[in-house]
Amino acid sequence: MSDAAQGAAAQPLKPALVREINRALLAWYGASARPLKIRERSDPYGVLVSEVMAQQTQISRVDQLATAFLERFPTLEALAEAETAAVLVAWKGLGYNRRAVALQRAAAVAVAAGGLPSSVEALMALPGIGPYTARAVAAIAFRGREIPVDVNIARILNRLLGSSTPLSPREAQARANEFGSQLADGEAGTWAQAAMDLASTICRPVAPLCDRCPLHQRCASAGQPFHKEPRTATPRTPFAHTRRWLRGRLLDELREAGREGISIAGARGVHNEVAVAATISAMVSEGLAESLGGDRYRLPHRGD
DNA sequence: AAAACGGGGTT
DNA sequence: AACCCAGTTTT
Repeated sequence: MSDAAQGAAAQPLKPALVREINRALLAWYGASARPLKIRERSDPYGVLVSEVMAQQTQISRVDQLATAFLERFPTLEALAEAETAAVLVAWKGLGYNRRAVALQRAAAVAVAAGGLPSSVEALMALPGIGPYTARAVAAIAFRGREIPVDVNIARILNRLLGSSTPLSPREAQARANEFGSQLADGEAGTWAQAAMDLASTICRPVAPLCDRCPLHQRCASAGQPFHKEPRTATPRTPFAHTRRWLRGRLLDELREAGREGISIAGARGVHNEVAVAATISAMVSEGLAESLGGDRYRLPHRGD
C-alpha cells in the first residue's frame, strides 16, 4: 500500500519539541487546573466510576454526582454485589443508563478476576469500557503510558499539529502517544487531565483564547482566524415524540415505583401501548428492567 | 459507516 | 432552540 493511496502519515514531532510542549502544558496545569473533587481519588475503582460517568457527559455534572455514588457503593465489591435497581437509582441525572448496567457488570467481572486489571487490553475487554476509558483508567490509576484521547485531546492535537483534515481515531492515538512517550513514568494521566483542562478553558471548541494559551508559540493554529462551520439546521422531531423520551420516562417511573414495579398499561404521552410495550421489552433485554409477569415491570432485582 | 443511546448546561 | 459534552455498543 503506497503512502499516496493510504494518505501519508505525518512525520513525528522532534522529541525535544514534544518535551518542550509537555513542560509548558504541565506547568500551566500546575497553576491553572480546574478544582475537581473527582481528582481527589486516584484509586482504580474511583477512577473507573468517574471515567465511565464522564462518557459523553459534562465533567461538572460528573463532579457533582460521583461523590454520592461512591459513598453509596464505596468499593468494587460493593458495586458488584448491589441490586442493579439501586445502581440505576443512584445513576439518575447522568443519562445513558446502560452505562450503569455495564459498569456493574464490569465490576462483577473484575471482582471475579481478583480486582481491576491494569492493562489497556484487559480493561477494554470489560463491558462499557472502550479505547478512551481503558486508557484513562490505565494512565490515571495504574501509571499507564498511553494517552486517553477524548474529544478534547483530539481537538488540541488537530489544532496543535495543524491537521488539514481531522486526525482519524487511530492517527490521533498515535500522535497523542508521541507525547506520552516523552513523559516521566506515571505522568500520562496528569498530562491527559492537563490537556482536557486546557481544551475546556482555553482551547475551547468555539472562540479559543489563543493569547492565553501556554502552547501558543508551538501551535499551528494560533492566531488563525477562527470561525465555526455553519451548521445546516436539521428539522428536529419534538423530543417527547422520541424513543429516548419514552425510555427516560419509563425509567423514571420504575425508579419511583421501587420493588413493587409498575403497570405499563396505557399510553405515555404520544406513545401508545404498543410502543410502550416494545420499548419496555428492549429495556428488559438491555438489563434496565425486568418483567414481573403480566403487564408489570420493575428495575432489576436479585431476589423475589 | 451509521444509528442508538440521556439529560442538563451553555450560547 | 441549537449546540455540546473526559464514548461505547449495536445495527
